[in-house]
Amino acid sequence: MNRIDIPRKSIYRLSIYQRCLSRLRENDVDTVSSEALAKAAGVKSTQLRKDLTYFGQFGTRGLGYNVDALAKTISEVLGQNHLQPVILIGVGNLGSALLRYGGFRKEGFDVVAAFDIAPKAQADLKIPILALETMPEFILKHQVKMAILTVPANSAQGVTNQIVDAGIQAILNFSPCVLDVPDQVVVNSVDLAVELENLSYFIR
Amino acid sequence: MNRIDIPRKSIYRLSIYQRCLSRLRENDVDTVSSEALAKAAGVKSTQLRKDLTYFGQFGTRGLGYNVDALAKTISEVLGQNHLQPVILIGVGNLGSALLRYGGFRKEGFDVVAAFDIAPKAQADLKIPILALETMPEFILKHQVKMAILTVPANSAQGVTNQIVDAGIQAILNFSPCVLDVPDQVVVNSVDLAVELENLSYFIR
DNA sequence: AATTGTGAATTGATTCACAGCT
DNA sequence: AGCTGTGAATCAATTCACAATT
Repeated sequence: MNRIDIPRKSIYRLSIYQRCLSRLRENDVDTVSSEALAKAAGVKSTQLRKDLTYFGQFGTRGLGYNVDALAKTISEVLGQNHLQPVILIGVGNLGSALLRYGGFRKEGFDVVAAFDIAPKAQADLKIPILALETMPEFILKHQVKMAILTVPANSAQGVTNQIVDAGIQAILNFSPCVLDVPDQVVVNSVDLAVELENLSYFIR
Repeated sequence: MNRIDIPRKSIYRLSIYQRCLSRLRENDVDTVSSEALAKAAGVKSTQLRKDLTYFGQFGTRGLGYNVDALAKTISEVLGQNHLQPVILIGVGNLGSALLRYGGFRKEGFDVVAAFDIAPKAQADLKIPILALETMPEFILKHQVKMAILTVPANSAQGVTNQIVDAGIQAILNFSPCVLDVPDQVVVNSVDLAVELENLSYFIR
């Protein structure tokens, strides 16, 4: 099974399984069946098992999965066995909110710096807010590969081109637009307005 | 074609097309081909056309789509022809960030109130922050059908049960957990950590 | 000539059904 | 006996190919 053939959705679900596993660990559960874990993750047990087989065999027939071992394996597969540096670009409302959010570190991501066209220090933030011009050098120097993009739609593509040139390989995009990137760069877009719009279709 | 048979992804893409159309309108473009619109939305033209046929025929062969007319049709399909009231629950870092964000109103959503277990007025916010106990009454009184959930994972299910009981039909969930809701309630989850984790798989 | 709309073909994802271990 | 792992079957989404229309 080639890395490239693995459905993106399966990889996505691995993160969800991971979260369920950490909750099990907190509760000192050491073994879990595909049935139970799948239920916690909101999927079918066959799907969970199929997802896992893309990466190997981790269970014991008749028994289930070892919680610790499976969590460790998934974190290796997802490449998050070490703290990953991330930068954030665009310190507007949403950007500064995310800086304050802090939920990333727990999951192995370290927001090391933020950039803005008009940087102004925010006393309550521990993260330095730097001028956009210094960004390429920073990326290079700190070997940053991931970026969170929270700039207005009209500057999103321009900034994207810059960060891709500087060596960014993965972008979490909150700007409400479609980004054009080279094949080797991966983008996950979260469009808050689109999520709400989509919901409004379903209410009657 | 039954409303229920329409792929959720098609409905989701409608919102994206909508955004591209408004940009075209701003630029006074009045006709667009499926090819051009699809490109702007980051999809194939056949997919765009297929998506639209779930709802009817809106184009002119040989010519393309009328930008205004298509935008109007999509907004009707999505049920966003009038301002939709929305409440936000959980005014922590992420919650207050979203309140400040303001990008929702432009898309036809009006965040009318926020609720928290320990409400404290935030001077810079125009939206009232109310006690959680007053929520059911508020939902009923203002006929609110949509909620944005930004509470910690451990209280998410409890709050969900409350708002569903009170009449909420659609939830945009930012809490990192799987919500259990009745069939007629629809949930869109945005898990920021999962999005980042997922990206980290792709960088090597 | 250009472009939509759509059945048919294809590709992809999920679920079934059960063989294989412990 | 219980539960995983997986090929086969099913179901769903996307793309193709082209007829229909302006």
